[in-house]
Formats: sequence, structure tokens, C-alpha cells
Amino acid sequence: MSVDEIFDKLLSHESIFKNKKVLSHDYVPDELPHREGEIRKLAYILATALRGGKPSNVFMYGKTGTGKTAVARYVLKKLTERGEKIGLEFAYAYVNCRYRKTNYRVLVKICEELNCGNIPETGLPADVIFDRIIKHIDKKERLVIIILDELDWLVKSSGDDVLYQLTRINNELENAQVSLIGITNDLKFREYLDSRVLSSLSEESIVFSPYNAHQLYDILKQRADMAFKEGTVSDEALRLAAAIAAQEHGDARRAIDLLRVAGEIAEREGDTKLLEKHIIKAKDEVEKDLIEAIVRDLPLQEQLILLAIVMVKTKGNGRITTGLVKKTYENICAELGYRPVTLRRINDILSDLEMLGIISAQVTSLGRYGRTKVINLEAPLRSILKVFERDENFSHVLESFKINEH
DNA sequence: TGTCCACTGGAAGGGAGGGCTT
DNA sequence: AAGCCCTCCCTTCCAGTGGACA
Repeated sequence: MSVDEIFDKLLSHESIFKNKKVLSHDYVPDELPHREGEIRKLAYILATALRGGKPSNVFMYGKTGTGKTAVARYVLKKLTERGEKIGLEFAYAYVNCRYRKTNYRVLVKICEELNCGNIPETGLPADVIFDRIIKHIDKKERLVIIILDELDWLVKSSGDDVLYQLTRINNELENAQVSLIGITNDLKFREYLDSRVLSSLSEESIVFSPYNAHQLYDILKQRADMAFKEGTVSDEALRLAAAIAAQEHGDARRAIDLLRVAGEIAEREGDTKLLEKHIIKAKDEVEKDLIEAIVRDLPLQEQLILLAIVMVKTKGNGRITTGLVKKTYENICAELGYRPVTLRRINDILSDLEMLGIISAQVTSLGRYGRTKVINLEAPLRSILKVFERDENFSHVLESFKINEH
């Protein structure tokens, strides 16, 4: 099909989308089905703010896609609206710590969100930024709510220094007040925190349980009605998407992704209705894209280690151990002319890959034969290989070691 | 029952990339 | 330009360890 034909085909059909934005990650709908309880709880906690008080800090737990972020954004939106009516000002800063794993970067993001002016990604001392934030916040009498999403990533990689500072920020403020909302999907996360931080941060806590298939269906139905033109989405497709997402830990975000991608596929194929087959295709595509993007963006050394794991898995029989990976990795480095990193570093890289969900690893004792990590590849081999095959160097290595999919 | 393997993972620090202030 | 401070990726050093085997 030529490019012109592709365009012609697309234009000859009317789009099935009415408002695609509704299916994007940062869209917050006017109603959040099946989260009424959580919304109410958070509203109670934050309501103090309307009387000029400082709401307690809140900790929200729950797996990904259980509506934590959405609930927070929703309640804050309402709070802001109500505040405006009665002449109270609220400001809030949303920081996703998954992408900002250092204390400094989190502070920079808070600055950005609160419009404290431009701050470079590196260079300034952390306490300077902190002072700047304090000064900026304290200019007016107001409540500032700082939302720290996926907090576990920050604490695991950089400790809880910033959290400690933030929990004590109110001591330094004269006019303004700060409340914190910490969001995490790691339920065991509390163990990593200093007890002072923990007690201050979890004055209140809200637990989010995963959605089941029925609830996911309701959510999808709501979004589909807004996103697609009437009658263009089959009910079976929605139920299938809900069932798939329910299997994957009740992740609503994944369910919505599925719906969006399925819509795009249907459109691409010139279909006028979104059907189950599109959802099935979308499932593969969403998974593939996710893994491929992660693997592609990995730093060089992490890619090399992953390549080694993949090779041990395809070639070898039985378990993948750190020692085995190290040997293979060193061979690859020799082949490509890179200087290999040390064992200690390999260990950290393995932990990184585990955090990303590409592998899982368990420290196992083999008795006489020592103690090692036993590694499992969690991501589909095909997706990883696809990325490597596209790279000239890596595909060369794959070939010279005679690795292929089968 | 103790030994000892093959690691694990904490601590400290370095150096290349950057940017700030003076 | 000097003197700090930041990040990221990495090194060196090292104490600690679960359990098969002698």
C-alpha cells in the first residue's frame, strides 16, 4: 500500500473517535466509578483546608491503575473550584518520582509545578532549591499540596532525605502551609522509611484495592461513551478489554490503553466498529510497545547485560545465574570492544532490570556451590530480540553467537 | 558440624558531564 | 577562572551468608 493509498483509506472512512483525549493518561473524568469511598475519605481529610486549616498528610497505597492518581487529581480539582468561590487559594505540585529518582530532581519538579522560575536539571545545591521553594511558597497565605506519586522509586534509590525535609517544611513557613500526599504501589514500602517521616507522612492513609472485571467494564463503558461515536464500540469488546485488564491486577490504565489502541487499530484497518478482534490485537501491541520502548532506552551497559541474559536463556539449559551472565557479558564486550563493568556494577544493573520488570531475580543458595541470583526473563523474548536485531552491533553479536528465536 | 563457595549488597569515592556564584 | 555543587555511571573494598558437602 502506498502512502497515498494509506491516507486515502483513512480519509474515506469517518473516524470512530469523537474525543480521543478522554483516553489519555492525564485525563480526569467528572466521575470516577467505584472510587466513591476513597474520594469521600480524601475529601474529608482535605476539607479542613476550606476552613483555612492544614489538612493532615495522606498516604495512599494501591497497585498501579487503581485510581490513586485520578482520585487525588479529582478531589484537588474540586477543592480548587470550591476554594475559588470562597476566596481561598490553593496551589498544588504533582511529581511522579518514577521519572525523577533523585532528591534534587524531585525538588526541581516541585519548583517547576509551582512556577518558582526556571531551574537547571543539574548544578545548584539542593538546599538552595529548597530555600527557593520555601520563599516562593511563603509569598502568599495559602495552602500548597504536594503530591508525590510512585514515591517508592525515589526512596529506594535516594533515601528519604527530601521526604524528611518536606515533612518539616511547615516549621519554616510563616504564611503558607504545605500538605503532602504520598502515593505508592509498594505496600511494603513503609519499611524503607525513617520512623519520623513515616509517622508524619501517614497521619492518614487510604488503601486502594484493584478493580475487578465488572468495575473495569463500567470504567471502560464510561470512557468509551465519551471517546467514541455512538454505536461504534461493541459491548463484547469492552467486556473483553475489562477481562484482560482484570487478569493483569485490575489495572484501569491498562484497560484504557487497550481501548485507545484498539480504536486506533480499527481505524487503521478501516473498520467502522471496534470489535473483540481489535482488542486482542491491541493487547499484543500495547505489551510489545511497552517492553520495546523500555529496552530501547536502556543505557548501553544495561542493554549489554540484558543481551547476555537473553543469550544465556536461549543457549543454556536450566538456571540463569549471575556468574553465567557475567561470563557471557564479558564475551559480548570482548566481541564488541567494550570494557566490561565490574561484578558489583552488574549486580546493580540486575536490580535495575528487575525494577523495570524485565527480569525477576531471587537470591538462592546453591550450598557448596555458593550463593547467587537466579534470574528469570519476565518480558517476552521476542520483543527484546526485536530491539536488539535492529541495532547493527547487537544483531551482529546475536548472529555470531547463533541465537535466534527458535 | 563446620567449612567454604560464589556470590550479595553496603559504603565510600572518583571522574566526566553539567551549572551556579563570585 | 576558581570553587562549589549537582547527576550518572562506575570502581574498590569488604563484611556477610544459606546450605551442600566433607
